[in-house]
Amino acid sequence: MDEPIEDTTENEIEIGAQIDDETLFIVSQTFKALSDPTRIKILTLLCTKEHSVNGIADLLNLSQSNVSHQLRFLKNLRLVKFRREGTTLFYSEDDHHVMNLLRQAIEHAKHH
Amino acid sequence: MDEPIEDTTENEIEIGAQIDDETLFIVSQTFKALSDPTRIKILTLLCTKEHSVNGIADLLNLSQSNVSHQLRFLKNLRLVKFRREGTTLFYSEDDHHVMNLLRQAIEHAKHH
DNA sequence: ACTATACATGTTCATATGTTCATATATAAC
DNA sequence: GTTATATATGAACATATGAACATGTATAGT
Repeated sequence: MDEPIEDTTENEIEIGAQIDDETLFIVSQTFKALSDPTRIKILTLLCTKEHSVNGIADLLNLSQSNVSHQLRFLKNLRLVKFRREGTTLFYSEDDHHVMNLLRQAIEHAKHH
Repeated sequence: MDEPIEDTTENEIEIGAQIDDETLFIVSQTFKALSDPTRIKILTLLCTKEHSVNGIADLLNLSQSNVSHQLRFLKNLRLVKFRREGTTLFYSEDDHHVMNLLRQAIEHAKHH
């Protein structure tokens, strides 16, 4: 049986142990990466397979500079990685968990 | 140099198959709501139970105005709701799915 | 060496955002 | 009505952000 615990005093202790600053920063940065339409489009592309910078730019009708800037942003957060082939860099996803968050959000948004 | 011919039809159909503009907007707005440390703290509080505006402000050491603004933001996105009791408004979560995204992100961030 | 290609980087600028301050509104009690 | 409490709202401000533009760097081929 469940014992209804009525802890008025311990509540404040639990609330005080909300979320540490470092975790808060990581979470906010992660969601910030996913909060921009351009980055969402890029990540959605990389979700399927790897793409070059110009490949992404062409598919999404974006400037090469814009794509490069966004990819640097995503790379700093370790959300994407790249491999080199000649002068071409192929970017791909590097954080399966964050990609899952994105997929969930998209699926949820579609059915509404 | 010449612009590549704007024969959009084929390319954009494939791109359109990626994600439609309305879904893209909803997803980006949702993640934007979760990208601010203050809103994350507020939502984490509401994740447990309902709280009044001043209650949130006191617990998080924020101004009443700041909390009210952020709650309006979250309410516009239907992420929170409120009930009235006299002059006090008790806010609580209103989108279990988005709350799950937040919980997942926090758990993932903690273990790193 | 030079040229072309693919990408990165720095700067600028307009807009978006988060917070504070002052003020307005709403409800309850008197 | 007045007063007190709780919250909402609008304006102003500084900072953050995304995109465009120009330029720099790296690799490959000649």
